[in-house]
Formats: sequence, structure tokens, C-alpha cells
Amino acid sequence: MKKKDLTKEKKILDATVQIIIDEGAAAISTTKVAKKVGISQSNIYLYFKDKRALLDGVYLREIGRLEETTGMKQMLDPNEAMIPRVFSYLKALYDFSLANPHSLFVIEQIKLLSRDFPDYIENLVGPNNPVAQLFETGIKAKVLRPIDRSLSMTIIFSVIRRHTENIQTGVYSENDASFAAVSRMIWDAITIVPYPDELLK
Amino acid sequence: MKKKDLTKEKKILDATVQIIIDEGAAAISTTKVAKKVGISQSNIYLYFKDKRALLDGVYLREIGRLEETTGMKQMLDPNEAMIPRVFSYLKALYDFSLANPHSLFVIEQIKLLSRDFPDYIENLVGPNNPVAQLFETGIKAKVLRPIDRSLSMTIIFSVIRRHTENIQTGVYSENDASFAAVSRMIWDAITIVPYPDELLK
Amino acid sequence: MKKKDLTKEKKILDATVQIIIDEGAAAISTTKVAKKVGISQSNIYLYFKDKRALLDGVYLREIGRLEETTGMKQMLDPNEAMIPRVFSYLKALYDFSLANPHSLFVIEQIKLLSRDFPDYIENLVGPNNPVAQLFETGIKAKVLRPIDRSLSMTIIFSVIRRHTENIQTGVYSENDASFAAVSRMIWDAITIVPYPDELLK
Amino acid sequence: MKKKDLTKEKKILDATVQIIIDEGAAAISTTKVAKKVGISQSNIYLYFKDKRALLDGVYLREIGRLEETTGMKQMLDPNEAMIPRVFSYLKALYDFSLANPHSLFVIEQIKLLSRDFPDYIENLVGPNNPVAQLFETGIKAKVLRPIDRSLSMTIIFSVIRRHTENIQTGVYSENDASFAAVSRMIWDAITIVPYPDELLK
DNA sequence: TATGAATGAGTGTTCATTCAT
DNA sequence: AATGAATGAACACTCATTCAT
Repeated sequence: MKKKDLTKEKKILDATVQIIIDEGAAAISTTKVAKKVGISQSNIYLYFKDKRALLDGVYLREIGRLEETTGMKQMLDPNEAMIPRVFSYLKALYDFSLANPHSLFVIEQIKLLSRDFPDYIENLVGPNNPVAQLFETGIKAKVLRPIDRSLSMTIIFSVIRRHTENIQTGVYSENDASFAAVSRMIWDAITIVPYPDELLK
Repeated sequence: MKKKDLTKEKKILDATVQIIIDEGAAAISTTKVAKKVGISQSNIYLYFKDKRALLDGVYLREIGRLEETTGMKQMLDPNEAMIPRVFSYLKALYDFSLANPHSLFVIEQIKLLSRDFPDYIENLVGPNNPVAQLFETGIKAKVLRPIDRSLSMTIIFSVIRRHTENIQTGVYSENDASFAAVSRMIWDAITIVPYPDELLK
Repeated sequence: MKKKDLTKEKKILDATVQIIIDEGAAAISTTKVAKKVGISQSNIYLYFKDKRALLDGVYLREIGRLEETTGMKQMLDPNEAMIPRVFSYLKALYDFSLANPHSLFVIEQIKLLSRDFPDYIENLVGPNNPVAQLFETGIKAKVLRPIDRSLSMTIIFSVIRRHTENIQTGVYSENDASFAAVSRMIWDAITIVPYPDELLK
Repeated sequence: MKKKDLTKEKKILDATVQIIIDEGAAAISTTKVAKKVGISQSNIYLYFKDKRALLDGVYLREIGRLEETTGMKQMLDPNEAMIPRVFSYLKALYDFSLANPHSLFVIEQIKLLSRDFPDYIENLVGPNNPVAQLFETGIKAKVLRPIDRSLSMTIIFSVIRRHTENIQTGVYSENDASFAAVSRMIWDAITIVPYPDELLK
């Protein structure tokens, strides 16, 4: 149960992610993962006690990537003004998604498997639920739309995920649908203030 | 391939839907479905030639329910003005989702499970792809936001689905988040005209 | 259990034979046969009480075809001289096999399935086992090789079956390997007299 | 894909062969084999990736036994004279068949069951297809009958197989039908030279 | 005579998991 | 830390057969 070889653990997670991307989360099996890594099937159980633990590992790693985003952190910085906080958050998430085009997809796929995974990152970031605090502050400041934040979050994630997928699958190119257009759409949905054109440096 | 006893076919579909609701689409197995209906496993193959055909059956039934909605039909009526068409579409979908709280969820689950299902109802409603035509017309008429319609659709579906789920799981009551508030949010995202307050009967 | 519609019975047998030719005897199933005939699966049980009975039907029909051959009958005519009897038997079997290229194959395939089918036609032709009598007479007349007739029979059948298959699969054309050559080979194996060239009219 | 415990692999092959002998090749199922060996059904898939691979295993083992025969090797020795080569081949095959009474039967059964197995050993022995070369040489040397070798091969195999079966099932004893008689019969079929009595040591 | 409906047993195959080495 | 071996349960799917209509 000791986890020494972090390289191997990473390899296992990578292989699992690749299978999700190629065949969907329902296709994951320890057999397949082991074959992909080039280790024996039982070896996986040295690093993850369970298939569920393996899934947890993948899920948490993707979530973690998102959280480490500078935009994510900037969003939570209470010294910033509200509008730049929201705007840079969108920008960061947008960039993140294009740079890691599978990340949101993987998160979604794992949730498909068992519903008892925590919902998105809505309630996950750090102690005291800072996301909740930001939304409350934003609403009081009359910047964010006064509505349950889960709806705003859903829009942010679903639009960016779909946009990324569209580019990925060649529905349109990155030039056709600019960040300006996409972020403005989201902005109009989740805020009640005009889109801050000047922030588009 | 269909047989006479439509009751049985319906029972099988119902059981499958229930499993999706309870455990997710990935948990579907012919064994489970049969047990739930109270028939022998092989009997299922009299009504559906395949597991895939069973999934198709569930998917198409839910899609069909949506299409039969009066709002859906109203949306497609070219004699109507654009703003009421979009508005009544939102209203209809909203009502439908609250009346069939699992329907959008089931559609999403199946779509997620096997990526080769046709995408939502985006391209499904009848011949000549009337949804595409509506969006094109709406954009030309400077009512809908000039952006790939898949993004607008995503917003409509994800927000309404999440809203329904929120009510279902008691996150808030139907009074706390009114149709007015939810539809206005979507409206601001997908159109470039002010929300038509007067249409709120 | 009454068998009225002989046409239908024939159709069932034909379909079964076709499946054997296409996929081998192991692939026979009442489902497949019924589908091929265009009747319901259960209908087969009106004509054949069993799957075994169906196989019997096919087997006996093919055997019967062979027995009805004029050469077969000529072979058994005690008024004929021994050498022409044997020769015309070979000729008849040869012609039969080329005319019904699947017949010996089907017999072989059914025997594959359950070993309790009677062996070839060795002991089947009519009462008093006339084949046995012919071989005894032939051996006494110092025409046939004095050896258990099953070995001679095996040569006759295996060579002609293989020859037919060779032509069927294009190993060589009928011109390359003539009846003269093939029958001479068999002749030298099963008799102890010179090949009767003059009988090659 | 092969694992260490060669004993187990052998046991599985043995059980499969036994089923073929008892019930025919069509009766093979992984369930039956596993039960016969006394292991779990899934264990078979550790040693054979497929049912087909299992059949391959049985087939190749029997073929291999044949090829290892000294007579087989002698037949291929180009320094020997043609007549002894052919004769010793017959003798070797004869002895082999009596020593392994099921071997030719098993080969035939598997070949019959799935037609895509390589044909007998006709084209299998080593590189450059030495069997083909022997037959060509033999025909040029005016020893073997100038006819497609598949027909000669068929005679050799079918006669020896049937002879073995006859003894096995008590149709006659080994004394009644001597090697001399049987081999002479084959000899007269496949060669055009007199039977070499002097080689019967 | 014919069919649709049903089923229990069987098929080959994959799975997550355990354990001795 | 790693593996080969093993297994029982599950999987989708097919089968021969029966029965009421």
C-alpha cells in the first residue's frame, strides 16, 4: 500500500486518462490500463487499492490542474476588483481548456460512471468554500447575476467545454470564434454589468 | 423486429430509464433490466436486437417526447415573430423539463456514454434541419447572438437541466428561482435584444 | 406432427444444406434456418420434432440422392460382369459428385456433429447389405483387392470428394485432372486387375 | 502470452482432445474443457487468448507430433533413393497412427470444424515446402503417379486413419489386415512402380 | 398449419480482485 | 515492489424447445 514510485503512479493515471479520451470512461478496466502501461494487472493494486481509487486519482488530478491555474487563484484574490476577477477567471479557464482539451471532458466522463463524485469544482476549492464567497460578494457588489451560482457555473463550464470540443473536432477554427465572442456570451449570462472591452488588452 | 406486446416494450424502456436515473447509464446491463422488469434476460432480445438498440430506444423516446412539445413546434412556426418564437421555446423546454425531470438527464447520460449518438436534438427535428434554419434566421434578424448555435444550445440545455436537478434535489424551491429569472439568464446569453418582459403572460 | 406441406419441408432442408455449405454444420441453428426460409422458428418443429430430426432429414436426403444414382444401381446388378460394374460405379459416383458438388461434403459435415450417424453408405443400400455382397463377390472373382471393404470405400469417397473440392476451389480445372486419371488411381487401389481402358467409351 | 505452468497448458490441451475423441470437435466448449481439467472457466483464457487459439493449440500439437516422426524426416532426406523414401514414409505414418490412434482423427475433426485451418500437413513441413518438393521429384523420377499431390495425400491419410479406426473399434485385428496389405494398397494408388517387397525387412 | 412470446441453459469472453511467491 | 496464477461473477448474446392462440 506504500506508494513509492511516483513515476509509475503517474504512468497509470496517464494511461487511464488516455483510455477515457479514446474510448470513454465506461471502457476503463484494470486489464487495459495495465497493458497500456506495460505492467502486470495486479501491480496496479499496489498504487490504488481499488478501481474506485484509481478513478478518484484521475478525477482529483484533473480538478487539481484546474485549481492551480493562475486565473483560478486570481479570481479568489480579495484585493482585486470584482470585474477583473471575473474576467481573468474566464480568460484563465478558457486558456486552460484549450491547452488541456481533454481535461473537462475527463471530469465529465468520470462523473458519468458514479454520481457520488463531488460536483465539478464548485464546492471544492480550499477551505471556507471561497468560490461560494466570491459569488456572494459578486452578487452583493451588483456585478454577478443574483441567481444560484450553480447555474452560472454550469454555463461557464458547458460553453467552454463545448467550444473546446468544437475546435478539437474541427467544427470551426479558433479564428472563427474568438475569445472575445465566447467570453462576452458567458459574461452577459452570468453578470449584470457591461462587458469590459478595455480588459481585452 | 417489433412485436405485439407494446406494454412489455414500454416496461423494458422504463426499467432502463430507471437504472440510468438511479445508477447512471454506464450501469445498464441486460441482466439488470430484465430483473427489474421481471422477465428472463433473453426475453429482452425479442424486443431489442441489441444492447445498442435498447439504448437507441430509450434515447429516441426521450427525444421524441421533447419534439412533441407544443413549444418545440411553436418555435418552428415561420409565421411567428422571432422573439416570441425563441421565448416560447424556452418556456416550453422549461415546462417540459420540470414535468419530465429525468428526461434531459437521460439524454445527456446516453450521449455521454456512447459518443456516436446524434448530438442532442440540434440536428434532429424533421427534414431540412429546421432548428438550424431558425438559428440562421434569428441571427440574420439580429435577435440571436451571432455565434455557432451549438454554444447557444448548450447553454439552454445545461441551464435548464441543472435548474431542474436543483429543484429535484432540493437545492432551492421553485419559488426561489423563478422561470423569469432563469429564462432571462439564458436570454441574455443567446440573444442580443432585451428580455421581453411583456411576454411573461 | 403431421407433415402435409412437402414444399415447406423441402425448403427447410434446402436452407439447412445451404447453411452447411456456407458456414459448416456446426453453424446450423433453428433460428438461422427459419430466417432463411422466411418462416417462424417454431414452425420448423411442425416438420421436424427435433434438431436431430432435421439433421437426419438432411443426411438421409443426401444419402438417398446417391443411392438413386443409376451407377449405384448398375453396380448392384448381378447380371453384369464384375469389371463393368465397378467401373460404372466409379463413373457414376464421379459424375454425381461433380453434379452435386456439396453432397459428399454435407454428409461429412453432419457426421462431424454426432458420430452416431450411420457410417457413409457402406452398410445402407437396401436389404441384405448388397454393397457387402458386391465386395465379397468381387474379391472372390479376383477383381477387387482382398481387403476390408471399408478401406476401399474410403479411398473412393475421399479421392472423389477431394477432387471435386479441388475443382470447386480452382486448384485445377476439370481438364487438368481427367476422369481417366482419377478413376485409374482409384482403380489401381481397389482392384487387382488392369484398368479397363476400353470402357472409356 | 504463454505462462509458466506448462503442466496446466498440457492438461487443457489433453482435455480438449479427449472431448474431441468422445463427442467430436463441434462439442468443444470452454466450460466443458474447464470442468474436465478441474479449473475455472476463465482460467483457460490465461493460457489461450481465444477459443480459436485453443483449437490452434490442439491442432498444432498433433501436427507437430507427426512432423517429429523419424519417418517424416526420412521422407525428406534428399540423399535417400525415392522408393525407400516413400516407403518409409508410409511405414512411419502407419506406425505413428497405431501408436497415436486418435491423432489423425483429431486433426481431421478440427480441420472439418473450421475450414480455415491450413490443409493437413501438405504445405506445412518447414520452409520451401519440402513435401511439395518431394512429390515433384517423385513424379519426375517416374515413381509417384503424375497427379495433383492432394489426391495422393488424401489416400494416404484416409486409408491409414480408417485402418486405425477399424482396429480401434474391433472391426478386425491387426493380424487380419497387415501393414503389407494396407501399404501395398496405398502404394498401388500413389506410385506407378511395383511394390518394393524387399523393403518389408 | 402457423406464429409470437417466452424461457432456462448455454455460449465465449472480460472483469475486479486476491494471493503466494 | 512486482508478478503470474487463479477465480467467481458478470457480461452480451444465441440456442433449442415449449406453449397458448
